[in-house]
Amino acid sequence: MSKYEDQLLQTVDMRGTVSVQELSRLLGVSDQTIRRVSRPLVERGDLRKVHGALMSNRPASDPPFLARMNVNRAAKVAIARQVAEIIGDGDSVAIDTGSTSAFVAQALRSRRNLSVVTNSAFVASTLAMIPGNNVSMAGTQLRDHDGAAFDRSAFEVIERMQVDYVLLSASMVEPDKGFLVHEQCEVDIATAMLANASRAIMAVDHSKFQPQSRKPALRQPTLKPGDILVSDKPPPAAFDALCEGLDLRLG
Amino acid sequence: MSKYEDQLLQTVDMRGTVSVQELSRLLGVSDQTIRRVSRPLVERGDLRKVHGALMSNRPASDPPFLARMNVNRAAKVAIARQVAEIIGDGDSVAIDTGSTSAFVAQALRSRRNLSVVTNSAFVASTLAMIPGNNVSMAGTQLRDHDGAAFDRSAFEVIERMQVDYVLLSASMVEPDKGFLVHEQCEVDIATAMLANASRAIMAVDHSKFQPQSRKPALRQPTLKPGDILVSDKPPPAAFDALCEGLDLRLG
DNA sequence: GCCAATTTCAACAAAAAACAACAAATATGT
DNA sequence: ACATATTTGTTGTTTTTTGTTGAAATTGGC
Repeated sequence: MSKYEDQLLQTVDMRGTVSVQELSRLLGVSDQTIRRVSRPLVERGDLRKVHGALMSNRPASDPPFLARMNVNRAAKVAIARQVAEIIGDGDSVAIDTGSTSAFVAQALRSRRNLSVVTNSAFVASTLAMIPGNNVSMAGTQLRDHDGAAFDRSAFEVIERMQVDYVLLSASMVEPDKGFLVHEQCEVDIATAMLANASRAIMAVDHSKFQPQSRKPALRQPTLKPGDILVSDKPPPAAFDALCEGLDLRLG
Repeated sequence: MSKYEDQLLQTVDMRGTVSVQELSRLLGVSDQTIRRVSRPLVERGDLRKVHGALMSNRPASDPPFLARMNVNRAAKVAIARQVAEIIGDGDSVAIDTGSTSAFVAQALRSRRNLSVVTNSAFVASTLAMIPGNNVSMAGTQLRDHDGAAFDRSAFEVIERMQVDYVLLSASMVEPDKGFLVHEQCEVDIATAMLANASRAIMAVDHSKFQPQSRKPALRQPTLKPGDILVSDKPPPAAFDALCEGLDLRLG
């Protein structure tokens, strides 16, 4: 490990993009050395290299939530598009937290005059930008990796709402246990949302039907017949019983 | 991967449609280069190409707030960097709404263990992503173009806080009237924040010292001696009296 | 349908940057 | 102190990028 490594990384992360020439001037070494020192950093994925310059790979250090948005991105985009098909202009919708919900929020930017209630600051800020939308952020205290709220004020807002659709997600699905998440507070929010919504939309990509590395253990509230299940591929046959009565839509 | 890729994508996504000529002027390269750089983006599906221009492929349609983030971008980035210098790891800070605040939020992603109170959903979601931060979203009902809250619950949260710094902004500055904004509710929030903060940071880029097309008419609360004024260029001499006693920092 | 104005494309030349190999300088171990 | 490694700078060559030119294609109006 080179002695310039830290300073180089710091400079690039701070400024976003720095030319090799400027770096060599800044650190007082030759441009060749900059290239040599930066090579392992590029291979390790800490930086990306473009012609003539080095770019920070994390837009100021990579927040885990945004990182998670990149796993199974294609599937999530497809699902989000499908969900946006279901929801029409002027509808009211409650949206829970999670990376799939974030994609749905982006897809919903093409809808107009939505009424939205969500406990995710990311979803709220995405949809509040759209002129004509009416967005309520449920909750005050934000969880530190994904900007979701689960405090008492979140429940107060959700309990006062009445919406056409609620969008839910899950970390994993098991044939006998149903839709599972990691935290009890997520179940509580989902339950509260479900109680005041006409219809639920459960969005899970195909990877959720397989075992996960970190096994979630808490069950989302059970869906009613007629609720909608959106995925990118049909669920395996083992899940037939679970999906019984649900309206399955594929992206 | 070209070094222009990010900036090109960002510009097109913000504005929806941008002509090749304007892009070449904007990035300071030839139109041929724009075509060359955009080709892989078009093939990858990130952009659509029409004669003479590139279109964003995201169903986005540009929200005015994001569009506003592009006027005077360079100045705002410089100011944001300067503000991030002032605020240290572990500090507590209240942040108001506005496009300058959005840039500050992005710059503050390099700080750790911040305690943040804000009435802007965009700022909240940006900073809540950072592990270790403690972010409170003040308010529930979000304004529809910029995702800012001004309802009663926003004030309740702000009145309970006690922070090291409050970051304020303004739409225009006049030598005799001081820092002006368009809406009374923005003044109210600023006043409440200022009351519970040790020190204020007012961030205004140089364009705010000149007359604006839409003239704001409401005065932000007056700053104390020792409060900080951050800008990208020194204010014109006519503002000397106004800046008297303020700690001026230039980005 | 045809013409004029743009826009796009292809090929080339100049410039900038990356790379490889070697030599000098510094550091390290015995 | 000596020999050996490691790091750094320099040189020359190769690769990539960029702007320019002129030809082909597309658009819009008549």
